[in-house]
Amino acid sequence: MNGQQADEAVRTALSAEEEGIDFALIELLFFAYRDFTSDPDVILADYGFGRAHHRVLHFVNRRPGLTVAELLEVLRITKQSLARVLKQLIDAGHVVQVQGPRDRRQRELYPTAKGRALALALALPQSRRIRAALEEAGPADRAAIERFLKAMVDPDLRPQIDKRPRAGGGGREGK
Amino acid sequence: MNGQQADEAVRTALSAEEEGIDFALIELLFFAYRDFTSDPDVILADYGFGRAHHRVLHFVNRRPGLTVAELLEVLRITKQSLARVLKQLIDAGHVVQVQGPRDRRQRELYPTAKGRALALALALPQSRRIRAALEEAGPADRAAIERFLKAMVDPDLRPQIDKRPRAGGGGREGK
DNA sequence: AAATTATGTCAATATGACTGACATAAATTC
DNA sequence: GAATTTATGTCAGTCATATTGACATAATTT
Repeated sequence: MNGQQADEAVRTALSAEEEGIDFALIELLFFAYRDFTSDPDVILADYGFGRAHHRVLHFVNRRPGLTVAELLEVLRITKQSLARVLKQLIDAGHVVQVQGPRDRRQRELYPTAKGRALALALALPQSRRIRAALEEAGPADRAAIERFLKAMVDPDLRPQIDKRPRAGGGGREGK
Repeated sequence: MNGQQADEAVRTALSAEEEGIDFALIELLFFAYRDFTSDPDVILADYGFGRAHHRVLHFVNRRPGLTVAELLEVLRITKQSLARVLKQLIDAGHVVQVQGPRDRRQRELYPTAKGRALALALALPQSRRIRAALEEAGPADRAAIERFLKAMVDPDLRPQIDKRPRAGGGGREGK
């Protein structure tokens, strides 16, 4: 219930080690991401979906035709974790699977029109938040922010960032 | 297995709506945070702790003396979710509870020396990643990044960001 | 004295993740 | 052509983190 004097010593000793730690940005990243991800939750609840569904749908929409293996790499989860979520998205008609044209073992994933609509609806509030946050920022500021976030990603995983759908290929609707 | 023509139309139609969506920053935030949070996981595993423990320990360390209610507000979780994690941190000797001096119903939370050491060890790789990401950034860039992240937080929750321990008060070691 | 507040706790449940094992079909290698 | 590897799917069990709802206690406020 006391020990004020002894602690002061401990606190001082630790402060030296804490010097180099960038607590400011560590916390800002936490707070920013906390609220950034809170936006779509309300919409997802209407569909009985969670954040896992959001992540899957987002990347299927953004990289139509990506394979299950690619999706697992991007999300950094196991296939067992993906299984239920992906099945629910397929059953609900938001995502379709197509046998790979080159390698018929592969399953290419495509959003349906319904899936695209939901992906868009989920991205909208997040995009609005970003736009508002950049209100006062100039082009140079935006570039700096992008560079920083890109540099925060593991170097060996950075190729994932820019991967986009092969040009010319649209989505696929049905079976 | 086909439907290439029809889809093209759908894709074009949606592209118009997608115009305004800032997918670039949405994905950068996802990738940056994914890898940012992956750093401490290895250390946590040694202690049998998870990310929830990390978050609690971080804020107890950074805001020594904060109450249970304040912690719940910051983490945006329910007290039932906090209960087990907090109990484990207390049992393991990383956090101590002290009856509030003004309001004796409150429980002020403080890190022990052990807790501070662990909080620091967890912050270190994250701080290193941030430093590396800012390698090429100037002071103006850093300021822009901080402004952006701050602006991403819900306006009504922004006061949480700057809340820091009352000056003069150190940690508390034991009973 | 009554109401409210801060915290703790019990019980049940949901979500999202994990490991390990095994099955199938298709591609690759020998 | 047979054997191996690869991509995917699936079953079973488990764990971590979160939820809601209900109730208990002690201390503060009204």
